[in-house]
Amino acid sequence: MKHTSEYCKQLTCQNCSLRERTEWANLKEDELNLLNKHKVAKPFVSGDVLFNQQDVNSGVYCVHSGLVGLRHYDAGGNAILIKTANPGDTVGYRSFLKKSNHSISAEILSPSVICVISPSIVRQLLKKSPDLGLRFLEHSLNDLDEMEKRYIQARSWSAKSRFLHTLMVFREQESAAYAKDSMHFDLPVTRQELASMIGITPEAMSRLVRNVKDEGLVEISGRQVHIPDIDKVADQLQLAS
Amino acid sequence: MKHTSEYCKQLTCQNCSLRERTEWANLKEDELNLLNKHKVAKPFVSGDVLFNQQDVNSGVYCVHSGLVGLRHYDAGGNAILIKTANPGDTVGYRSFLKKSNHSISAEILSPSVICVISPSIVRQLLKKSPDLGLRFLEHSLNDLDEMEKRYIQARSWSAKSRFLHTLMVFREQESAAYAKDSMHFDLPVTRQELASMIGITPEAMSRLVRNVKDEGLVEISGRQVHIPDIDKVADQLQLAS
DNA sequence: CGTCTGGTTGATCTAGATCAACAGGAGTGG
DNA sequence: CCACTCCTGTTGATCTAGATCAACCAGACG
Repeated sequence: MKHTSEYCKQLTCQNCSLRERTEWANLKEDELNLLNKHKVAKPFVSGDVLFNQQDVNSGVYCVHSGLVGLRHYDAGGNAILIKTANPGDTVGYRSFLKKSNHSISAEILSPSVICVISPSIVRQLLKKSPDLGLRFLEHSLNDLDEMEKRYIQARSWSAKSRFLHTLMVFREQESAAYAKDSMHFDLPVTRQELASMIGITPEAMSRLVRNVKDEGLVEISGRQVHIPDIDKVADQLQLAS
Repeated sequence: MKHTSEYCKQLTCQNCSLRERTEWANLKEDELNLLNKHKVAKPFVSGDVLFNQQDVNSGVYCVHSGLVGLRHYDAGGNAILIKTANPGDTVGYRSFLKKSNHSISAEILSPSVICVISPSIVRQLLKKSPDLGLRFLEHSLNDLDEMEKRYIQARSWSAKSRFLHTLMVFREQESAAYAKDSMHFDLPVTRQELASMIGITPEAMSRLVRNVKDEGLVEISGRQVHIPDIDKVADQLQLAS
């Protein structure tokens, strides 16, 4: 059974199938052993919090399975979901490197197994492995590119385009993870969360879902998504960009 | 006279007053000499283009004086001004490090002197100086923080709040550069550009300026800005965040 | 002198927010 | 088993910030 403490204990970095995609890909054997020895793999359930906005950094978190949401709260308590982190993603590295407080919260969105790595271990590894530093640089540059893209889309795309685009991203992630028929996949988040991601209200999300169904673009029932005509969707996004 | 080729020729990295704030702050003497020998300081006028979106990287650009706008064009030709680069800022480093094409264009917004540094020199310096790599990492993390902030503001602040906030940022930059009376300063860009920065149309900008004047928050005539009551402005921004 | 660019003003339109009511599970407790 | 309450989602009515379209103005500049 996944998501139990017992299952977590037997996980090792050495034969972690996701390692290739993480910052830890090029660690040498002894470095990998150090990482494995001190990482703590833990099961989490939806609603758990890895860290809160403005907390001091307490390590980096490597997502092994499940889904993590990075959320920002403003002074009025309104939240927006900035992005999600999938298996293979490392979160919390920014405030670790900047030695600053977290600018956003990390919350578990679906049952997950996360490896927690303490700051001191990452520091040790950074001293040993020059490649690790480069990996973090790369990660930061990629995140910056993505953030810029999201900023541009938030400003110049319609809610519908942002919605369809987000669905396409989910589709890629889901099919990469489970190699399913890519015209059918499940939403990894509730519609409310999805609404918060693309920056509209749940009510607007509801109407949007109805509209795209009427237009024959996307059919959604419950969490299941079906794309009857992928080209039609691609066309829509073409116009937007 | 500033902004002439002659003026540019006598500029040296060694006694550049801005160096402290740049990535090149901690270079050793021989590294600094290498940089100085190969940097090319050039005058630019408004409308000049340092690089275009999707161009391959051709070096990094260190702003010595003036103002550079980083702009994104979508498929329909609509542009949005993503941010501005001020004296001491380095632009074009992202695509250099990622060895990818530029995701945005860099255009001169006011007469500027820019030092152009070829990729091969930066590569050499990166090999010699481990600190330089760290500086770039830091820069990338800061840009990421800023981009995230702008994204959040674009999504959850009103146009008025974004406008006031941008004015406050300009105020800081202007008074830092010229140590003027901080309640009076000049807009570094046209109102159209400002509108493009905060994500509204020029018409909306015009009305916004009138509104804040009526409310006694900010007075603008031509390029001159006057803040009669800074606390009032701060209060407005307090509510927004 | 006409033409361009930057800015202003007014009239109208619209995407999406807001407010309010309601419906269908999924627990939970008696 | 029913009653109760969450929680997610749906629908309708209304409101509003800001876009869009169109006309116009003032200064710069060949």
